[in-house]
Formats: sequence, C-alpha cells, structure tokens
Amino acid sequence: MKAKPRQHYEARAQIAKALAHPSRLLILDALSEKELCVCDLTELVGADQSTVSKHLTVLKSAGLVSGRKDGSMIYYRMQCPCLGGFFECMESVLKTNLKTQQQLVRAL
Amino acid sequence: MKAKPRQHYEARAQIAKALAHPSRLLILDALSEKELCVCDLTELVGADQSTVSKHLTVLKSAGLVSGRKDGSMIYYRMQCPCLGGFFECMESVLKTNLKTQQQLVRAL
DNA sequence: TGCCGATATGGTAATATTACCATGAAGGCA
DNA sequence: TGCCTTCATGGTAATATTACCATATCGGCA
Repeated sequence: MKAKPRQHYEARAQIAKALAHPSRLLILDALSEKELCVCDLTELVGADQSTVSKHLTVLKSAGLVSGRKDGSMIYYRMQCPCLGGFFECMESVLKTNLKTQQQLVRAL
Repeated sequence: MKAKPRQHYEARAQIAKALAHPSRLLILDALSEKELCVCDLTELVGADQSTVSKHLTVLKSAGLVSGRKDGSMIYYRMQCPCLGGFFECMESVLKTNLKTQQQLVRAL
C-alpha cells in the first residue's frame, strides 16, 4: 500500500458518515427506485420535516443525492448508481456475521 | 421498495459507522494487502495505541476485520472482500463531486 | 398584495464519538 | 518468579451528531 495523505481518508470518511444513519439509508433505499419530494420522504421516515431536510442536506453535501426543483417542491434523486454495490456488501457482511454467531452458539 | 423494518437499517448503519472514520479507512486500506499486528497499525495511524485498539474493536464488532492471536501479538486481517467495491464507489462519488465543482467554477 | 403549502435554517438539549492517560491482563523470557 | 512487550479496557474531557421547535424563504394562487 502506498501511503495516502490523511486528506484522502478524510474525504472518504465524509461519504461513509453520510451513510451512517438508519434514516439516511432508508431514504437512499427509497430514492433508488424513483425520485421523491421532501414531503414523501418525511412521511416515509416518520420524523420531523426539518430533521429529514437536514438528512437530505447531509446526503447532498456528500454528493450522494441531488435535488430538482419543481414549483414549490424539491424532488430528490440518487446521484450514485454504484451505491447498490455497497448495500450488497453490507448484506454479505451481515450474513457472514450471522453465520459466525450461529457457529458460536452451536459451540456452546 | 417494500418497507423494511427500522432494525434492518440500524444494522446497516452500524457497518457504515464503522467505516466513517479516516483512521479506520486507513487501517482497512492497509489490511487489504496483508494482515498486520496492532503495533504495526499504531505506527501507521500515528495515534495512541489505545486509540488504535479501540478503532480495531469497532471494525471487529462490525464484522469487517478479525484478529488472530500469535504469541503476545494479535494479527488483524480483513474479513470482507467486498469492501473493495465500496471503496471504488467512494472514489467514483468523489470524482463526480470534483467534476460538479469544476463545472460550478467554470460557470462563474 | 396576502395567505398557504413546501423546504431550509438557526437554536438548543440530549446523546454519541473520539482521543488520550492510566491501568489491567496475558504471553515470552531470563 | 520478575520483568518486559503487546494489546485491551476504564475514565474523562472535548467535540460531533441528532432531534425537535421556531422561524425564515420561496413559489403558487386567490
């Protein structure tokens, strides 16, 4: 591994941080199908509108979603098709973790 | 999208949180090449040994790395080959963000 | 213009994360 | 056994994240 500057990892950590909240993962999951307005997402998440708006700001700052203005509403959409691969990776990690736990239980 | 329980996203957020720190990304990057002991990683990260140990605990709890004991040392290794795909995804997001910024600058 | 619905932002309290120091536990070796 | 090295853990202070309320902004419409 060639040493990369701290800045390199800071930038990547920013993206990971944007993914590190259940509500934001839910939002991304919903947006992976079609674009939705803040009101749709607010209802979906079930939190205060301002809270959802701030989550969207985080996702947008990380470059994971983008907003399209239409009248008084703003439709958000996913910006990164590759995120699907990440979600699959998380699934496989969780599956592996589950197997590991089962083995531990069996060994009792 | 079929509605998934909150728990579903909580579990995934835990994994994303484990990735959401520059030092931990640096550690994973190093471990992607070969297994390393805590002392190697402590020197690499340049933080207190206890700090690095805690980072490793976070990564291990998330199921992203595993430790192998050898004498008085513990060698850590990556547990999830699929993480590479995630890193590529982050790269592509960062690249896209850069392009977007350049376009904004050009539009001035 | 005046009001309303949709979003964003500022303020603030609760909670979580992080780093370091001090210390504990366990293995290797004289 | 006693000491040293390696790693983990408890404590604590600084910082970051998060949620909600209140409010500002902006577009549409009467």
